[in-house]
Amino acid sequence: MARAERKKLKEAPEKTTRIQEINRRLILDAALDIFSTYGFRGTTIDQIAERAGMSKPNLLYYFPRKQNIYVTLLEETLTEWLAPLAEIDAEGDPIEQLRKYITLKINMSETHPEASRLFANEVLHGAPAISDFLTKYLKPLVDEKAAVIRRWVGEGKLAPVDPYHLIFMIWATTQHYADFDVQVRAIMGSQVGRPGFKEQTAQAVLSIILNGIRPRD
Amino acid sequence: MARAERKKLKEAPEKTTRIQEINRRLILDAALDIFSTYGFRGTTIDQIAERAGMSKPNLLYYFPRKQNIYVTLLEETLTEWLAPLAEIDAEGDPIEQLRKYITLKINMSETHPEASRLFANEVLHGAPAISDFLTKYLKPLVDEKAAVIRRWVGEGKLAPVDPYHLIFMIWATTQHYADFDVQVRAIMGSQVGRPGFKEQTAQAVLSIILNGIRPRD
DNA sequence: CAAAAACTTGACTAGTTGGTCAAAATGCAG
DNA sequence: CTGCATTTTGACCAACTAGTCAAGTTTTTG
Repeated sequence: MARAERKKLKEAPEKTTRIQEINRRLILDAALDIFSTYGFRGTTIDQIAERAGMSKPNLLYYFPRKQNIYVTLLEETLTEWLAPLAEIDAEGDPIEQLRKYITLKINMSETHPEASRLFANEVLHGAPAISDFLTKYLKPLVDEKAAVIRRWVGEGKLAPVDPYHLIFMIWATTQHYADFDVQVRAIMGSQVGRPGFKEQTAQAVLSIILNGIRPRD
Repeated sequence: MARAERKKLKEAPEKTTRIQEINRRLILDAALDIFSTYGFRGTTIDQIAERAGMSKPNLLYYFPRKQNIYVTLLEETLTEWLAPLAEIDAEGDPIEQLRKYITLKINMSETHPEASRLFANEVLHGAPAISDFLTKYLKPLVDEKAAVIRRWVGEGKLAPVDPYHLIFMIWATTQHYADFDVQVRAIMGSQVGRPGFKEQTAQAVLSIILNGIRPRD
């Protein structure tokens, strides 16, 4: 994403000042925290403004509608969130590629749980703000990678498995640790915070899925 | 859960009339639809009242607070939702027991997606209304079944696998089809509605997980 | 069938919240 | 330093929403 740094263009409507850049960032960071915790309806502009350290009218000077903040946040998050899938290399070793993908997803769940929750909440409520994204961007990408996996199965490099369901399973499992964090903590208690927990999780998930799809016979 | 059907007890405060029974049911059914779609904050009492076919004051006659409806609904749903886990038989064949469990969960996701979404939404937002349930009821049950699975692993009937992560994986994967239904539809399109879809899903999920935990060597 | 109990609702209130506006404060180019 | 553009905010408003209330209607019961 290029940032335009025009100077003398009188007619250019989208010049971005230093203060704008700082404040938009403050707002979006605050909004991610609040939206991911309380959802769209459960979040008030005042909450975001307070967390961002500015008055509500000032916040509305940068984002005229609450919806604008929310959509901007989702767009900013989604591309990044999907990046690991795009990186799956059709020419690489299947098991190795999927191991890398799952590992990346588990890391993201641990380092950016708010992003995962923001997205989960949106989809859970019917994805009103991103249904276009799902059909126009996500679907083609998944179709492409599903074709790769299907080819791998055809070549006997993976056990026969439906590629779409495999992808869903990886998403579901990895994001579970971010989205259902409270539940995971309620059950596993203090283990969750401990240093090796992420590695232990990755190990368990990788072990089941990779053994589940390793070619047999 | 026993329903008390007292007749002559003057001091009994909890007698339930015919009309009460009907209307509470109407309200809870309507509320499940609305809450599971819009979340707690996103739902208005008027919406529920309209869907239930009664006036708002009348609804509030049965449930004095919005929160009451929500909590009642969660309690009613949760026990039923967890039932399949309780049914795992420590003396049965491990693979067979887990196959049955996964199949039951996929069926529930398909027949009661609203219940799954209601629960998912609650946990996603930090489970404010059911944190007690999680620690006092869910955790002991999971601990018990995890011990069973661990024993199975010890006896060589399952590949070495962390029982908690296995349970999380089953939950995540099966509930994904209810909670992320919009996304699944966006990607798989018209297939989702088709007759054999549930069976195909069950087949794919079972294949990966069961092969992932089948004893090796 | 008459009185009591249970049920129902229109009209209302108080609190919240998304968004406006005009005026003040600040930043910045020449 | 000056004047214009950008930024900031207190005060405000209209819409919405959880919950109340008193007065009516229906159901149950003796």
